[in-house]
Amino acid sequence: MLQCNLNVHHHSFKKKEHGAVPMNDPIANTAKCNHCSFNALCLPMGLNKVELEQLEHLIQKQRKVKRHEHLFQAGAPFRRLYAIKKGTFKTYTINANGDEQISGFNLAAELLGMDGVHGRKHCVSVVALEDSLVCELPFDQLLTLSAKIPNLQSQLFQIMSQNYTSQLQVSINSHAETRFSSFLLNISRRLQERGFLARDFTLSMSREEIGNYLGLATETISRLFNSFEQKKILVVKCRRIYLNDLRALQTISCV
Amino acid sequence: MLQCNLNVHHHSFKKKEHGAVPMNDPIANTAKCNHCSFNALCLPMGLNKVELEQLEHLIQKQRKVKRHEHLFQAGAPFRRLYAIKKGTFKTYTINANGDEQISGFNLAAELLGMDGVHGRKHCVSVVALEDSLVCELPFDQLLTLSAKIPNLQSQLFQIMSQNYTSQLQVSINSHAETRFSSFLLNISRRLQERGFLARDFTLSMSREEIGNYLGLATETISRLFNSFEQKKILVVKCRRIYLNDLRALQTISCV
DNA sequence: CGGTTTTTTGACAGAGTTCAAAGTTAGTGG
DNA sequence: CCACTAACTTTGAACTCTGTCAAAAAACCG
Repeated sequence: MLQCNLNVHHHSFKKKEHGAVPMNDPIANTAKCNHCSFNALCLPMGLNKVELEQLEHLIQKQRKVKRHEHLFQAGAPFRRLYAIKKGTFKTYTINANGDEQISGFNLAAELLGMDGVHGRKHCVSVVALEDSLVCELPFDQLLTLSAKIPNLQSQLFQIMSQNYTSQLQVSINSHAETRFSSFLLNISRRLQERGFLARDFTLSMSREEIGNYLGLATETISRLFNSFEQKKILVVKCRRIYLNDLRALQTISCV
Repeated sequence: MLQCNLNVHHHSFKKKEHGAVPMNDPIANTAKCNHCSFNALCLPMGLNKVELEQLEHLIQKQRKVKRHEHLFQAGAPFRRLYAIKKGTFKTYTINANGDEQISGFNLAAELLGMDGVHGRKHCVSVVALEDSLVCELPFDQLLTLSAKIPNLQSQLFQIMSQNYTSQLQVSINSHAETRFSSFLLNISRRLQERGFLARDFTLSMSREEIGNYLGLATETISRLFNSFEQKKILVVKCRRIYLNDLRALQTISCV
């Protein structure tokens, strides 16, 4: 019986670092940041208790987003940022031909909505790939607060910059194998940073979505999984992945 | 005799808007923002006189960057942002194979260096494609100041967000013609926003650099220029470009 | 003006796409 | 909880766009 929920592979935090709370369930029922196991990666990082309370006060509510439901769509007015508490999203745009172009996949502890800061309207659409949970952060209030809390301001800039750099730079020049292993390693690294297993995970996106994101045909993705499995680099059962040989992936990815 | 300096095609600002100063030479000799013809696009936008003086105080100096000279290299400590006053840059990284991957071209009035905010080290290299001029902005002081001036803080976020969205999203899925016309239109639009001519410009990057950026071979870029010229979409004489048919480019680019 | 770099052009090859169809998995309602 | 349908994934075969290699032509630079 295969487990298809990412959370299953989550490390329960065993050591306290950056205020991470040890717990079996990484998803707190409350909006309180100090009960959230991602607070070391999210906005609260580096904040003291008083500052944290101010930030928590600002989180109006959490919002559940069902699979295939949109968090927001391109063109919608921009008011808030969203911190992903649980789940996975994809960010995409629709071009003049009506074709979807996926520009990124978004994991827990990442911040969504920054695309709307410029122009006060969202320019991308974001949809949940599985049942998900986000914290809503009113942007204007966040700016006001961050002017008062240097650490928060700094952290906001950090995250914006990270968004810019941490997303996979799909090297448009590279071959299919290179792009594909970069993709796998990128997912693996980001999962690990969030306390999940680096080698053992379940993808929440389809072959078609991976292909769209990497600029390759669905069939090519399928063939790549197959080929990598034959080379003993990984084991794949549909969306369940086990990475055998991270070293090989690194070599192929040219990182 | 072909003029190869972008400035030749610059509109001298004739009407005052957003504080733009009418002048024949867009490049002021001083570091004062209110004499810079790009202040409507740059950090000063929306600031009042007092705030502007505080910002100017922070600009330690301007820096000349000769063609082929680096503004900064990947790995260098991050301390400042750079506002491009004159010239063009390219942003690139070097992968494990030693291959250059160009991730963007940067025009006047754009802000460089944001890549270093996260991690306090630059993760990309930036080199001048022509003799250029930048304003140096110490980042820590900029943050401190922006906590005091809401408009500046807001503008900083705007620009970071814009960096993220305004750069060409080279649709990795699309065909060579599509990528290429998107590239031309992107350059054209950004030049126009800066007061240059939209149809008539001189590229400061080589065919090889365009190809690298778009994920196409140098020869393909050459053939595309040729093919577009035969279709009367544009006129090209080496790096000098005249866009005849923006409509056709838009159609091909799928925007 | 002469050497170097960049751009163009042609011929050929191959990586990845497209199309078609079979095989699997997952979601829904009885 | 099972069955049925829809959605997703895999596989094979043919084709095509774009890359690679080579060499000539043009542009640039001191």
